[in-house]
Amino acid sequence: MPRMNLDKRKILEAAGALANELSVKKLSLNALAARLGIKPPSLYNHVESLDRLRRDLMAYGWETLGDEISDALIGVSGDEAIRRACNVIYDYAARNPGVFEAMAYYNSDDGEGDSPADRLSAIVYRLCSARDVSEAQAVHVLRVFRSYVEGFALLAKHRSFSRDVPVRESFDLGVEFLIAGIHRLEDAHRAQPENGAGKPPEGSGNHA
Amino acid sequence: MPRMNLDKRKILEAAGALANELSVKKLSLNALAARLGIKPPSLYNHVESLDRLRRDLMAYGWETLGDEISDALIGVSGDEAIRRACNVIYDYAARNPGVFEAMAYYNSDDGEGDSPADRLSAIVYRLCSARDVSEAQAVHVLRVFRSYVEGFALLAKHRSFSRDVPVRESFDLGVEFLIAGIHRLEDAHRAQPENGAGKPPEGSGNHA
DNA sequence: TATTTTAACTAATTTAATTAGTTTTGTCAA
DNA sequence: TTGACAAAACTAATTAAATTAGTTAAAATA
Repeated sequence: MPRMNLDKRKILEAAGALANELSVKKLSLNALAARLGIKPPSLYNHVESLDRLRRDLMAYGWETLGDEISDALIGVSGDEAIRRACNVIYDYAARNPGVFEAMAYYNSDDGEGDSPADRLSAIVYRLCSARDVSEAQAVHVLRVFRSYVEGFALLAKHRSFSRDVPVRESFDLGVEFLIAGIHRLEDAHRAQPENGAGKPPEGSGNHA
Repeated sequence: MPRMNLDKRKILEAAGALANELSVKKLSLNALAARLGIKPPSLYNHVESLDRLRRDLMAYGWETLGDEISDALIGVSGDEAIRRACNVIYDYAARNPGVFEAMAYYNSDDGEGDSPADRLSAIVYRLCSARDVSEAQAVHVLRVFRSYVEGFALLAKHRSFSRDVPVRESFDLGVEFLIAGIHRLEDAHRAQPENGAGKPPEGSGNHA
């Protein structure tokens, strides 16, 4: 009966730790309550449901990750900024597998407020606007990067990659591929600034 | 009590349909049994557990997708083959959201037999070996493509992308980015055939 | 201090997976 | 053809976890 002085923060941290140790799937109210030193039903004073807790965990993860990215980008620009942002995400995912899983699984389906990854979007847009990439294409670029980085992190987490070949090299290579892609966009944009997103700028042996 | 003449095939198809309608998370033995016209416990004559069923569904998905890719690649080569393979995966994911989710979530953790995506790997290796990409780098390339395509499909499924900007254009752009990346590898390989996977071929405004 | 709200508790309910034990149905060899 | 056996269905019971109901103690505030 003594009060535990819990707040959203402590609960999400405990939930995150549990998710990292056990995986989101196995994150249960029982386990969480035990870790917090209360009985399961007491959790309902703080949390609406297990599903909602997982969702909150996702939002919490995006916030934390957003902070880390912001920090890492202070005073950095250009390609190097992109590399760093990608690396921070990758490291975060490696460090917080459970939380990251929540971030990838749950997304703003039932769209309550803003998208949880909005903050990340803002960062990427800022990076793009400092370059020769049109507003319209920045949207595409953001999607492409998110897909790659999140996809890679998930596959790595699930051990989908054979352990012999170093995983980090693969990740870096992909980032370089995508950065090169941006450069191609910029070149095309400088040549004829009216472009959509569509097909490649010709002359690369396409339609082979 | 009449026998339903079920086999693995029918059960996985029903499970897949349910997963697509409800999501893997909500795929339950109750629902599956109801759909098959039997009582839940009877399922245990065919299936070891719910978790195992989901895993089998994953394997089934990879097989099906593998077939579709093989079909799509008959008589096609080069960049166009890569484009088609990516598109087939993307379409498959759009058509079978639940099964695809299973394919992405569950991976060969507890490594029973071969990796479920091995078939896909074989296809990509064949594509690479027909090009100027070294065996070693083919591994990286495979990982990069898988990450991007699976990541994109997952994010799209989770409606993580704003609906205004056409999603397909983003996907295609990313594919072109990656194809361009392969071309860069090939160029580098032709220039100095001893390369690892690491950093970019210089002269692109790095370390800015 | 009195009142109200918050956060804990116990007890009960619900839902779903799973197990135990039984019966039916089909197959196959004597 | 028939009788035994295996496979596949069933009912009934168990277990585990989320959730709800109703109660009480602690803290905050008027």
